[in-house]
Parts: sequence; C-alpha cells; structure tokens
Amino acid sequence: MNDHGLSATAKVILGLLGSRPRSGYEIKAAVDRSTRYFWAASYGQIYPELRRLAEAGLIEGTDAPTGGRRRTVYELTNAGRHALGEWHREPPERFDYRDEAMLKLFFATAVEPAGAAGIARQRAEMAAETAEELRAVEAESPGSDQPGYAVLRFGIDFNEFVADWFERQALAFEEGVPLRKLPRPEAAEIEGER
Amino acid sequence: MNDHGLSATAKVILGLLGSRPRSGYEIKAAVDRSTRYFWAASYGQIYPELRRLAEAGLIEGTDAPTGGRRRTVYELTNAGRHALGEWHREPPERFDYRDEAMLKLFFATAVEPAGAAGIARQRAEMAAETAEELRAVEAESPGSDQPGYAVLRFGIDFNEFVADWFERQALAFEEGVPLRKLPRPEAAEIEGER
DNA sequence: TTCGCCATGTAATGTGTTACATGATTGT
DNA sequence: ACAATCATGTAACACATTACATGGCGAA
Repeated sequence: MNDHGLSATAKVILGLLGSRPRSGYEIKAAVDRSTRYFWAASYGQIYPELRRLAEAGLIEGTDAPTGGRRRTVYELTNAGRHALGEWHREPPERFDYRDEAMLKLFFATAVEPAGAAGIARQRAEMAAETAEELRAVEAESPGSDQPGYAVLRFGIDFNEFVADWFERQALAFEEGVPLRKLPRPEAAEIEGER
Repeated sequence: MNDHGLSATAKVILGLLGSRPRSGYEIKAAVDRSTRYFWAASYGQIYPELRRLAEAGLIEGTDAPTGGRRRTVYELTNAGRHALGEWHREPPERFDYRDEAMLKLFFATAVEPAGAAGIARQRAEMAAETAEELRAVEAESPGSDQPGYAVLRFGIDFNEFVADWFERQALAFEEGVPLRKLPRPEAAEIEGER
C-alpha cells in the first residue's frame, strides 16, 4: 500500500477491469500478454489482491461457472471506477530499472577487463531478441494508433535502442579503447572517490 | 539466493569490495553514488548480507574503529574473489523494468483518453531531469573510457532516448492521432483478445 | 486415459524499503 | 550547544515469484 491506497497489483487489476469484467485467470493471462514487460503480476499477488479489492468495495465478484468448473468474474464498482480515475490523474511516480549486464560492465575493470566486450555483446543480443519478439506481436495485432499500442511501440523502440547501444559499446571495447589508460579501478565510480 | 548462490545485494557488495576494502556504510554510499540507477541496495539488505557473506567465508571483516567510533571494514577472501569472478563470467540474466507512466498510458483509452498526452509529457520531463542530473555527474567526474564510465554514458543516453520518445508521443496524442478511430477498448491489448 | 488448458488458491521463500534506535566525531 | 555526518543494526511491512495442490473440461 502507498499514498493512494493502491498496491502495484491493484493498479493493473483495476485498469484491466476498466475495459471489461474478467476472472483472476483472465487477468493473469492479460498481464502476461500485455503489461508483463513493464508491469508484471503473478497469481500469488492477483488472487489475494482480488479478495482485498472486493472487501474494500472497489470490485465485485459474480459466480459465473462454465459447466461444473467454478469461476468468479470481477467487475469494477462505481467506487472502483472512481479510484481508477483518481490514480490515473495522479502524476506517475514509480520507475524501476535493474540490469545485471550493466552491473557486470561496471565492475569489469576490477574483475576481468577483457570480458567487457562479451558482456556488452550478449546484452545487445538479448535486447535484439526481445525486440524481435515484440515485432512479431505487432505484426499479428490489429494496427492501431492508440496509447495502448504506443506502449508496444515503446517496447520495440527501446529494445532496439539498447541493442544498438551495447553493440556499439562492444565494438569500442574490442578496438581497445577501454584498455588504453587504466587509472585506479575505483575511478570508475560515478562521482569518483570523495 | 539463486543458481550461483549470490543474492542481488551480494553481487554489488562483492563487486565493490573487488576494488578495495570498505565498511557497510561506505558500501551504501558507493551504491548511492554509482550503481543506484540500475542496481540499488539499502541498509536493510547490506548489513545482513555482509554478515552472511562473512559466515560463508567470501569476505572477512576487520575492526577498524575511528577513535571511539566502532567500524568494521570488509575485504574479499580468496574464495570471495573467486565467486566474484565466477559470477562475472556467467551470462547476465536479470533485467527488470517497471514504469508506472507506461501502465497509465496503456489504460488511457479505457480511463481517460484526453489524459494520454499529459502522462507522456510528464514522463518525458522526468527522463529529461534524470539525464540532466547524470550529465552533471559526468561533468565533475574524471573523463575515462572504461566500462565503469560507459555505464554512466548509458544512463545519459537512455534517459535522453526516453525523454525524446515520450515527447514525440505527447505531440502525436495532442494532434488528435489517437482519438480518430476508437475500436473496442481492449483492442489495445498487445496480442488482441485470444 | 492422458494431455493441455481453464480455474482458484496457498505456503514457502526471497527481495527490498522505510523508519527507527543507538551512539560517536567533527565543525560551527 | 547543535547539526551534520559516520557507523551499525533491526523491526515492520510491502512486494513478488515459485511451486504446489486441487479439480473440471475437451480433444486426441
């Protein structure tokens, strides 16, 4: 819970229920199909959160079994729709970025300078693959110029940027640029020492 | 803990101790000054992890009080240096990206289409500010063409890319592009429905 | 009848931040 | 005397994944 009282998972649930009612299973499927790249959620978060949101009166569940298979479909209440609107109007605050390749690169001078190019190259390949995946998704999705589609475009553009950046870095490392002058290893720390 | 037995925080601790011995406090300061943008760590992670790493024999602590102020400085053992090298040679695997502005944009069609441009614009400004911050850091740090420095360059280039991308998106939204055709809201989902 | 999917859920574990408590040193 | 910084640490809470358990349905 934070300021506005919505957990990370509550935000994506409310947002998805904003377009139509869904079961927990469908929410998870929708997340995996769409927001996963920038806002993930697992069953361990979704089901308990659905219960909490229902208790808080922001969503309402209805039994909708398919045959003998039990199933609960949730939809926004008025309060829920209001909370979603409130959240949407607030300035966005959360932004996390965590990248292990970057950490390895950062320590490369002290650990294994010769490995830097390889690390950069691998990261470039990873990003290129993700971009490829997303381009495939784009190809099979109906063209659209809406914000939801823009988000997919960002995924593609961003991964292409990353692939390009790391590829150029790898080349620079290979050409010996990084190994010419080697001051104290800790000079690599962003503000230097003191 | 994961495959190689190193937690996220262990990796940054070992990496920092790779260049020289430090106290927990100094490790936290170094993280905040450098890796924070792509690999954060808090006291609540650092101190318990130092204890675990010492028990595991990867680092060794020495009392080094300054006056009456108690202080423990840690350094890598041979086993620790070996573990750091092992980790460094493995292919990088972790990469997380979480962006609340993106989530809002994704839901904009269903919640408040008119807000999309504002969300994009704010995100652009945020990225521009971060880029500015990093450029200031770059200006006051000794020029270097090492991997550690490349990481700082990435921060700048990446944030400039993001600022530019969202600014162009905001412009596109303002020019009415996104509101021309409005199919079912859920058409915005990345693979469409089913 | 077996496999894959639909569907719900929990337990265990891991990851991570915030806020607080304690206390010394240095500079104003 | 006070504030800032050095220094260590924990408790409470929040967030998140993985793996498992349960069971029905539909198709091969």
